[in-house]
Amino acid sequence: MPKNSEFIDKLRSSGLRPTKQRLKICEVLFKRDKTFHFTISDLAKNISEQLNQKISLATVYNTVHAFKNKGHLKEISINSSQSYFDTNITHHHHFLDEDTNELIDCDNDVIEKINVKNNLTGKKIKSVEVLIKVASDNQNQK
Amino acid sequence: MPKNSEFIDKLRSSGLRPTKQRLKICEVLFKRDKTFHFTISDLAKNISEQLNQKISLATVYNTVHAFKNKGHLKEISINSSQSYFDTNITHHHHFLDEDTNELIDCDNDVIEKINVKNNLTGKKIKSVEVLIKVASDNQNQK
DNA sequence: CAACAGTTTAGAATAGTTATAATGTAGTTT
DNA sequence: AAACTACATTATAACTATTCTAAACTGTTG
Repeated sequence: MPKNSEFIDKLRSSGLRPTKQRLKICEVLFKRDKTFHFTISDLAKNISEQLNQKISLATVYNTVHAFKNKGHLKEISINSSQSYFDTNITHHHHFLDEDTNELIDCDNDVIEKINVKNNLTGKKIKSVEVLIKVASDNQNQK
Repeated sequence: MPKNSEFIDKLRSSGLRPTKQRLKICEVLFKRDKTFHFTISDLAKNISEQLNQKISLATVYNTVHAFKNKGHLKEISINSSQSYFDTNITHHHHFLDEDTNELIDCDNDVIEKINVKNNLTGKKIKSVEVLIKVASDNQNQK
C-alpha cells in the first residue's frame, strides 16, 4: 500500500506538481491493493464521500486526463455515453456485462496473444484491445 | 444495388414501417456497393446534401437506433465522445487511426479467430470485438 | 521572499443525445 | 373509402457529459 511520499514521487517523476488535490485523488485511486474501474462521476462521488472533501469537477477531469496521458490510468471505451477508466495499466482485455454495464478484467489465460498478421495501415500499432460483451442468455434484444 | 422495393421488404420484415424518411435513409446507407462508417452528424449532413432533403435530427437518431437494434447496423465504440456506425454487419474488427480518428475495417486475414478459453462471467458471449489503435511513429503522446 | 508558471475553481459554454407533446401517416377494420 | 389506431415524425426543450474561461491560488525556482 503506497505511502503519501510515493505519490509525491510518482507525480514529480511524471512532471506533475504534487498538489493537494492530486494527492487526494492518488489516495482514492492507488491506495488499494486491487485495481478497479471507474467513471469520472464515480470518482467525484468517492472523493466527497470517502474523503469527505470537495474537489472541483473540472479538477477531477483535468487530473484523470493528466494521469491517463502520463500512463497512470487507462481509458476503456465501451458502447456508452460515458468513459471508463482503469487503474490496471498492464496489458489486458475486458468483459462487458451488458445487463449491468459492469466492466470485468480478463485474466491473461482468457485469450491467447493476438497476432496482427497484416497491418496495411502503414502506421505503428499503439494498442490492441479486445472487448467481450456478455449478457444473460434470456436477455431480450434492446 | 438494392432497389426501393427491397428496402420496403427489409423494413417490413424487421417490423419497421417503411416511411419516407426511413427509405431515404436506406438509400444513403445501403444503396452503395461498399460498406462504410459514419457518425450521426455525417449522416444528417449526407441526407441534406446528397438527397437535398431535410429529415429531423430526432428522426435520424431514432432510425439509426432502430436499424441498429434490428441488426442492420453495428455500433463501434472508440475512445471518443461520438459513436460510429458501420453498414458492414458481418463479424470483423477495426483499426482506429489516431491521427485522423478514422476507422478502418480489418480484413479477415488480419487476426486469427479469437478463442475465449475461460468465460468466468457465467453469461453468454454476445460479441468479441478487437480495436487496433494505430498512429504515425513520430506521433507525440497526447 | 519575489516571481512565475502551473493549478484550481465556479460557473458558463458546448456538443451530443434524448425527451416531449403536438401533428402526421401507414395499415387495419368496418 | 372513411374511420380508427398505433406507430412515426417533427421542432424544440431538456439533459448530461465534458470542456472552456478567466480570476484566484500555490508549488517551485532563484
